[in-house]
Amino acid sequence: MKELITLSYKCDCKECIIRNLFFKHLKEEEIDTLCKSKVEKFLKEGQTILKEEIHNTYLAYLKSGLVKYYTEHKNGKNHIITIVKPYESVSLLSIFNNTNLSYNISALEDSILCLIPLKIIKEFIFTNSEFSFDYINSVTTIANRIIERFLTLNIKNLKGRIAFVLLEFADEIYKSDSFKLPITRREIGEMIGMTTENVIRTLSEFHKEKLIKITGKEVTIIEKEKLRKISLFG
Amino acid sequence: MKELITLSYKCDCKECIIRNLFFKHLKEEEIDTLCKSKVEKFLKEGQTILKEEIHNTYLAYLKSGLVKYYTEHKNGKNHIITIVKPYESVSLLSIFNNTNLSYNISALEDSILCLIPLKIIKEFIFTNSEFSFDYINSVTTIANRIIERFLTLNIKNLKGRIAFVLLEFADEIYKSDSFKLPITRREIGEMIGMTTENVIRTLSEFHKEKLIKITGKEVTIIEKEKLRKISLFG
DNA sequence: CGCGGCTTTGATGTTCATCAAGTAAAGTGG
DNA sequence: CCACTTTACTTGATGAACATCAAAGCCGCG
Repeated sequence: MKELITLSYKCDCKECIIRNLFFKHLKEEEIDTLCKSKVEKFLKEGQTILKEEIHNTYLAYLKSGLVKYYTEHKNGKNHIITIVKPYESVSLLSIFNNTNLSYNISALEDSILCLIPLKIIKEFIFTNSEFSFDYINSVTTIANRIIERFLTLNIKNLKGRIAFVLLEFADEIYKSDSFKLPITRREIGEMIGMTTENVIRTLSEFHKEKLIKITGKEVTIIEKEKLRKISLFG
Repeated sequence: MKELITLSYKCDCKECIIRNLFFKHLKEEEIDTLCKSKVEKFLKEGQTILKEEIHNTYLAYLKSGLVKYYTEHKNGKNHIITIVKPYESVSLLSIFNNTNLSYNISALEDSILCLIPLKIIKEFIFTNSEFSFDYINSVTTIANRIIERFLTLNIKNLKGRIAFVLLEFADEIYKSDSFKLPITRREIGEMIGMTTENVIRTLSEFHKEKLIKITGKEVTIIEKEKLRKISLFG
């Protein structure tokens, strides 16, 4: 019995990692190395990891749940950079270099983070060129997406921003036009640079105009095409 | 005589590249390869290269001069992402992956771009792991800087933004508190998300308050510490 | 039950974009 | 080199968009 369990043991990274972009070219033995050195960290909803705790030590990776990746400013105003879904990296950008801003991670649902020692990543970069290439592609893609998002948001008015973020939730995070908001109204504001009050006002307007149905955190998008137009031209 | 010239020929990349971050670990023969396959492109002040012209073919690199890296929106509004100094990369972020936004390059002074075929870069990534590592560091550093800049600007008011951009010119581009603006007032607006009129108004205010001296494009920063405070808290 | 955080609505004020109109500077063609 | 056109710069007036302030209801939690 005991032996059976031992025999049936296999590294779960093999399954997990397949789904990922930049680990696809790791060899069997490399995945074993990865698997042995990785640390899984369970985060309860609401729990936060300050950047310093993992910075310069681990590459953080979301295995399950949902987390936000955000900065804190001295004046108490936060800015949510992105909401991270499973199988996405949380700390790609700041790896291997210091930055002044602290990017923190906070769980929006119970989540499991996979922490991979940077030492191992660095090793792979030096020994597996296909990995390096995949890694570079991932980094540039993520960076581009974040920058594009900033540029896009910057030219939108409040209605456009709310429409934009609703479509983000529907199309990118939940793949459904009905979903439960994982964040507060204030946090929506922190995602798109507007005040809590105006987030609420705009959501209410959309509700009254029957573009969406929103009660508490439950959202249903009704007039998706109109919303898309508002997002695009607003 | 002729032979002498031939003998004294050496690849100028060897000198040029030393100064650079992510080419420092290329071997002699790799630099030769690089040198032979690179293309230099002269850009006259005001001349523009549309993204499509180099996208997916070259890594662009500024050898001398000054260029802006910007996006065009349908509504005619542009957004300057960054001003690029010599020995900085112009197209790092979009390399190896497609993006919808078109990032164009336009010369603010007569400039020389060094275009390196992506094929070569890719080759180096696959054959020189130290290069890969340096490259990853560069990409993440650049991405971080751009993102930090967006976050920083977003929470500033108009005065804070103008102060910020003036300090950028002084400290990062010209390394001097006296300089000639390489761009128009409209373009300053495109760098920090404000209208031409308000750029002018704010610059005039700073002039009246004797924080700076500005006549035409000539700028001298007088009260640097005050400007810093405005940038920080504005 | 009461406290704190979230949500909501209305009233008020500020910041900033827009509009207008004129001057200066720079490029263009005869 | 001068008239002509265009682009850049400047200032003031107006209005819209948005933040801020205030007050109250709601909900979950110790």
